[in-house]
Amino acid sequence: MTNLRTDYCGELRTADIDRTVSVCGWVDRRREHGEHLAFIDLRDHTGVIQCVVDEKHDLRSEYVVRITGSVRPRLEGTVNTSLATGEIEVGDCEVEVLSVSEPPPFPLHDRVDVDENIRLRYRYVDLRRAKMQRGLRLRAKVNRAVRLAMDRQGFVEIETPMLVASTPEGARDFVVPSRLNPGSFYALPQSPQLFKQLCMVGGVDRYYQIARCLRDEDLRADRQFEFMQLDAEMSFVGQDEVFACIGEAVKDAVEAATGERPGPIATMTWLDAQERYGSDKPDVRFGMELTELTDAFAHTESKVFTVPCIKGINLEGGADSLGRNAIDELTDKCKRWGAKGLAWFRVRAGGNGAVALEGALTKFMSDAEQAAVVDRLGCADGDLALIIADTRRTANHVLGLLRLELGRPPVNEGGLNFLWITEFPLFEALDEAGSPIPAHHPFTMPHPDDVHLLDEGGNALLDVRSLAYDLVLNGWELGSGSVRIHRGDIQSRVFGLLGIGPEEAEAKFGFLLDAFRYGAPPHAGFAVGLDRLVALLAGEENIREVIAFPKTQSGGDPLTNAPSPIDDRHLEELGLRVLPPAT
RNA sequence: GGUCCUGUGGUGCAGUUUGGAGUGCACGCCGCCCUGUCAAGGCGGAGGUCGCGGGUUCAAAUCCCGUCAGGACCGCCA
Repeated sequence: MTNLRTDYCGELRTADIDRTVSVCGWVDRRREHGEHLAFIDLRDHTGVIQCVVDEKHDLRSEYVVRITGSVRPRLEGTVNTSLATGEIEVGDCEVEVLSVSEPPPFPLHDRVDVDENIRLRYRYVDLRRAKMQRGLRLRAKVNRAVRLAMDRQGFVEIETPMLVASTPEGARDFVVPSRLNPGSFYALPQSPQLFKQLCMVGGVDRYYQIARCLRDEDLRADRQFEFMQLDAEMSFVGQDEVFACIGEAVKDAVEAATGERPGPIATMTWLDAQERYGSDKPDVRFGMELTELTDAFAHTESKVFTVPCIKGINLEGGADSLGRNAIDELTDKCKRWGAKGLAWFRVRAGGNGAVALEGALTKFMSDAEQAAVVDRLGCADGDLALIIADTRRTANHVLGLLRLELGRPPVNEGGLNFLWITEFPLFEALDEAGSPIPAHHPFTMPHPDDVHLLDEGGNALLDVRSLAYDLVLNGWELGSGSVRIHRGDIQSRVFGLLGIGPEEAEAKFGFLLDAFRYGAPPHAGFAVGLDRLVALLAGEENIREVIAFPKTQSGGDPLTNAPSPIDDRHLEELGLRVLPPAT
């Protein structure tokens, strides 16, 4: 078949006037004026062009047609300035219906939000919408920019397997039964982590891949079972070189998407982020930083404030914008988030030009304590002071969530605020037995300044920093990485602390430890979540909007009906039997 | 594992608080009219398991319990 098309709908301009063109696409909208005049907006991925049909026809929404006619200027006074093709139209049209269509299951314009279930069930229709087309093409642009940047910086693209061994640590694995080895299973990779480290041992020097990663954990607006990462690893470098190379790729991607190149990416330590923003992925597009009040309540008479940590935030104008019901709801949320309660005070101008706190708890607070709250939070007349008194961890966590709840701008406002978060703790907590739980993976290099703390054990371990780092964009965790342990002695020590003996280490990670016995270069790496990056660049708060065929929050696909049962013969071949549902 | 929101012709909503006939709005769809519209316009029409199941009641879209689906979040995501 020869090409049916001479031009794309959205690309015709006044320069094409007098040309005879053939355009192909979907009938977007019809404006009928009887048998002798109809305006057909024909749509393809580039946009729409008005075609004037002056003979009898039977065109309906979403019919696929080829229209051949001549480009001509629109009559005076009928130019549509809100359309790129609005100065012209295709006239003397010959219409060829290539495919008919039932009426679409939902409107294809962007003026209404259609139910997610219906959009996904008819995703092929949904994808025709201009917004979705933009998302897909933006994603392709980002992928391309990233590939070019990594290639330019000497990274080698290497594919790693999708059928891998299950490892007990980390997220829940998706698992694939082995037909040839009944009772044994492959796992789908949570990330190419171990393979990329093996590449370093293998002398690759600089590896990258746009890798599909799979984790069987609950879905969120920014999380799907399957997601794409720019995955990279480098030999003979430390954190700074990783930041430079990944930063270059990310900036290239942003520039390709927006036309503007971001400036240098600032760095903040994990501890700083926790204390100032109550999060390891601070959204620095707005202020409302967490303020320390603990010492101001050192001599408190109140039980509420007799706690290890007191911190607060100030909501400007909150005394007037939030009613009692809204504040009660906030209190409930704080409790659900793990706090014992929320101490709140309306700030009102007093008689002497100063401001004073109003709230149920003021009668248990000294003048000095109240003054400290006003002073440190920077409260002004009409503000609302919100204070959490709890453990330091809980106070930071809950205030961090409260801050986002009350102050976070819409996703497409405030520009792109990248941030490297460094010096993540090596251990997250101690388990019942007093053994530390790793915060990252067990191959993360401890911070050289804190190695001495490893000998102390106990709670001192929680102060051990690591050479692990994250990239954050507007409050989203865009990616993470670390400098890896490449020396057997340090690795044994960390395994020892984690309660992993030599035998267990051998069983779980033997192949990697084996590899490290044969000359492992110092290496470090990173992985950037591309779905999230593209979503933020598209101004979307849900990554489904930039994924062609995503799953719903419960992990289903309304289009294909996955997941679905398989028949008994299939199960038998795999050596599997399905248990009855638990009661 | 948990919390919250939503579910009403094809689509988006109102109606649910305070029970009283499937009532309404916009878009779409079907038919007719219409030669310059562009979210075309006019007239007429069709289209409903009020997600599903149970309960309370003389009576349930509305109240109660359960369940399913979609969404947001906490936990989880080394």
